[in-house]
Amino acid sequence: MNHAYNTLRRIKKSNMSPQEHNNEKKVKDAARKVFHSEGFAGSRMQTIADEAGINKMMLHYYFRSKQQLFDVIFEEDYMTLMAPLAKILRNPALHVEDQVITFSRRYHDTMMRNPKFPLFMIHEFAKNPGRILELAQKAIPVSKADEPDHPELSATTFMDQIDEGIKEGKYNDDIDAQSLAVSMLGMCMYPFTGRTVVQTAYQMTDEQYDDFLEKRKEEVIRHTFRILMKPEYYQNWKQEYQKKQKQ
Amino acid sequence: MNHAYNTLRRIKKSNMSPQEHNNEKKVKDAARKVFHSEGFAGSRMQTIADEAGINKMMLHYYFRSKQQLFDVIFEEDYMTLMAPLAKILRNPALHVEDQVITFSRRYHDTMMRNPKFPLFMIHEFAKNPGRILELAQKAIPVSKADEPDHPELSATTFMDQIDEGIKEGKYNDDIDAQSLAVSMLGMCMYPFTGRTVVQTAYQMTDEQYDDFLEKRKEEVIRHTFRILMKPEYYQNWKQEYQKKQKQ
DNA sequence: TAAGGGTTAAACCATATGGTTAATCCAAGA
DNA sequence: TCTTGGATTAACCATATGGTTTAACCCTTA
Repeated sequence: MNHAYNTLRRIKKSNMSPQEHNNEKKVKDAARKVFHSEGFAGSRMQTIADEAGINKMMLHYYFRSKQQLFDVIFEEDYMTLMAPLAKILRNPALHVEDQVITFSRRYHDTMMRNPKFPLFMIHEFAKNPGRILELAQKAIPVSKADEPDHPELSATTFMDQIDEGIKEGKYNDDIDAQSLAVSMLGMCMYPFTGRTVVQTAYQMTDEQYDDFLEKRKEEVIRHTFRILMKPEYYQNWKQEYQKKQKQ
Repeated sequence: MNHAYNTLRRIKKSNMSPQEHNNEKKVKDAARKVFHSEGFAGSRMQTIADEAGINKMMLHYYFRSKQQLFDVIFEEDYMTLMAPLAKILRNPALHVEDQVITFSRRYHDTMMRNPKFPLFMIHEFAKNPGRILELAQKAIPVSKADEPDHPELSATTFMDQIDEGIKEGKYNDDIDAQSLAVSMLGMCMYPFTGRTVVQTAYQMTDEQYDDFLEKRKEEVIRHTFRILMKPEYYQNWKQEYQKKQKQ
């Protein structure tokens, strides 16, 4: 486990009461919920305790301080929600086009289940930029069996592959790979971070907005490919794609 | 002026000491800076006072409470920074394509001068969705001389115009106007809200990132048009556009 | 020059909040 | 049954923080 405070205790006992497991999970679920919607500064330990339905002392008992509780949640969120997405764009075995398709779908699936996470994460990263590198490096698997010696060097990246595609004449030669990646991320993220604004502007119900998000999953792929691909190549891809969808 | 507290005082005196003007501005500038980077919950009145270089009492003297000070700043920001941008997309006299061009340029110009504003605004709107409609309505000019009786009804919107363009065969017929607008906003906003993440990932210096933002101004236009326009029409536009740029 | 209103600073207050103490509960093992 | 030690609770504490009081301080003007 990842928090030092009650690790000591665990080593001693080696088996835990089922309640401890249960409570620790209750605390984490509650903390995640509150942190996601209020942010670190706006969250209160008492609010988290109430949400978990347990005594405030338990929070400190399991996680020592607000900061440590937050760190645990944030790292866990990063590892389970963000790192797998980042990995898609660094997967040399996956073609760029498949990277885009996989990324958009997985991004939307993940965030529809955690709708407040994107804003939360971007807000906390903005306040503490140092965390970004720290967590990103921690997320890279160190096991040498899984990856080549220097995965971060030898991997063909999203951006490298795009440059290749340009040379092959499949992709528009006036696009900048970095800028494209930023556009795609922006298209993915904004419907979540700006949900209240968009939903108000379009006067949508919650159900309608959820439908909208579901559609965005494929829409972002099309938008990205329209930007990326030469028109003939795009049409070609779209036909193939629609065939597959029908199956 | 827009805050009730010292309006009373002003009616009585009718002329203010130059210091009041000066201090009130100092307070607002400081409050804006602190609120933008810490958010409402993370901001401290003492921090704002220190930033302004004046006594904490002055904040309450001029603005009564933290909440009122915040409300003043937030409304002022919305009116000066957001409302003009929203207006561009509701301007029936402006063609969609010009709306996109004008919007992207103005958005980037505005936010490069207020880099923390987009995240701040989206964060506070997320916490208080009620504000969105309230401010949006307040921003619509009520003067009947300026606008027709029901501007919000008679105006040809961004989205209406796109539907027209589709019928005319200029624009791709598989695009959804709402989704396009969301994509454009996302492409504009993300480089600001996610600055720390992108800058870290791309290992850019502050200067390099500012250059990147400058380039995004036109890049977002191209990306949006690639999504929107049929290829022949896009090529046509681009040629005209490049001619104009050279002049 | 004295009055009076607006302006400013220092000290102060009440409450909220993160964190701690100490006593109690309870299940497992002797 | 008694003991042991982690789990849990309620009460408590110190500090931070938004907000107020009080008194002094201009600066204009009668």
